[in-house]
Amino acid sequence: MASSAVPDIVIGRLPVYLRALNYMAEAGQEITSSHELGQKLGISSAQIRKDLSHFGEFGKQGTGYRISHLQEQLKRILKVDREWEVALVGIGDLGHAVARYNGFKNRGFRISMLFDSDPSKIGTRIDELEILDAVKLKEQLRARNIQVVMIAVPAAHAQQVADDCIEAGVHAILNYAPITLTVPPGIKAQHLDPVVYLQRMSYYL
Amino acid sequence: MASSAVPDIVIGRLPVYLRALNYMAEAGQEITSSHELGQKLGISSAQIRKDLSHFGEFGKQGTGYRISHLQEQLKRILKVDREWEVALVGIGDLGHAVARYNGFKNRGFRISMLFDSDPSKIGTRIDELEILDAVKLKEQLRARNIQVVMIAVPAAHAQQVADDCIEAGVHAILNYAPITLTVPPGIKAQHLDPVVYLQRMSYYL
DNA sequence: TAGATTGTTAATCGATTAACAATC
DNA sequence: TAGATTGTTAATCGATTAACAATC
Repeated sequence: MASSAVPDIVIGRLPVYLRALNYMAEAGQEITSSHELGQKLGISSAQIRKDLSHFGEFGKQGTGYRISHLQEQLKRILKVDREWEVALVGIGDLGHAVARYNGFKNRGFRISMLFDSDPSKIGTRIDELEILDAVKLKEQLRARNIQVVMIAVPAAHAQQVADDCIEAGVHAILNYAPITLTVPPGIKAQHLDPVVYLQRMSYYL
Repeated sequence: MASSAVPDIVIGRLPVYLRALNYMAEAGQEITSSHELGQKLGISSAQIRKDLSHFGEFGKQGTGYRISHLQEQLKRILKVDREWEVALVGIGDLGHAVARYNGFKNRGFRISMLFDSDPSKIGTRIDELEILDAVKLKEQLRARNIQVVMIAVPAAHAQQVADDCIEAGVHAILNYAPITLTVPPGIKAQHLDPVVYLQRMSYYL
């Protein structure tokens, strides 16, 4: 019984549904249907209804879904009806851009700690947030009870950083380094190597 | 017969295999097995062998795979045994970091054009590469016969940029903007919204 | 009411895994 | 040879889709 009742692949689609609902809501739209949502996302309406049915009944026959209600429900299901404090390790060009990225706002996450090992960076600030010494990573993560970390260090150091984070109680790691992290059961890791995504497309060129 | 003989999901794993092989090769390793590779990636050895079997026989019974040979074959299959010229549209913080990212090297891609619409950026350079006026996007892409584009503009503009790129002959789009792009059949798009990946993990927290 | 859309079932489709003969 | 690992088959497992009763 290590596996959850709801398939991973279903969970993986929920954030995409939520994002699309956010745009509809911003545009002032109040109601949508599985058919409309599916068209926008390139997914069948049956799949959307099936996915949602794992969690309850959120729509109304003949009408569809009230967008604000479905947003709330998806946020609750995904546990982003709160704000998770996120630590970012590695403040190179990419880490810097991630630290300044304002796309986390209102989507469940807030970068609240920055770490680097470069003495010329330690103590400086990005938008008021101080860059801390990576030597103190473990104790600081523990002290703040951080559960979510983003890693933007060079590939050669990413596994060690991940290991330290996990030791400090982190349960979710978003890894920008181009290497597959090995993590123990119960710990989640996601990988964001742009070249992997490019190569998935070049096959078809 | 719109679907290819090899499932998308298989193609999607090949870049991950290739990346792992690259690291093994860098470390001086010459031979690996489906079992070893599977352990490193958290994938069953049977799946790796099955995936590779779509394309030929690359191993030797009793021994495993010669890493250099498998690298070459995967590069050929993924069409990254060459260097694709990539245009990057949107040079904000994130685009700037992507432009300076050196992880594309030797993996099949090279950023060769930069575009932005901000007059204060147009004409300036990032590592020798000039930022061009986004107004000329379509004609410039056509002139250089660009097939691959990365989009790092605000979400509100991403679909329009994608439409323009496709009109100019682009077939593969890597989208950093937090919005699902709608693209016609035959055009590939991949999405890199970090929040989607964070939300896929927060469900399990 | 008539039309539309949900939630759900059952059937189809496709992917993963276990097992093993082949063979290095 | 003995041990190891591939490539492949068949079975299992899981995901997607089509269809429709329920109902707004």
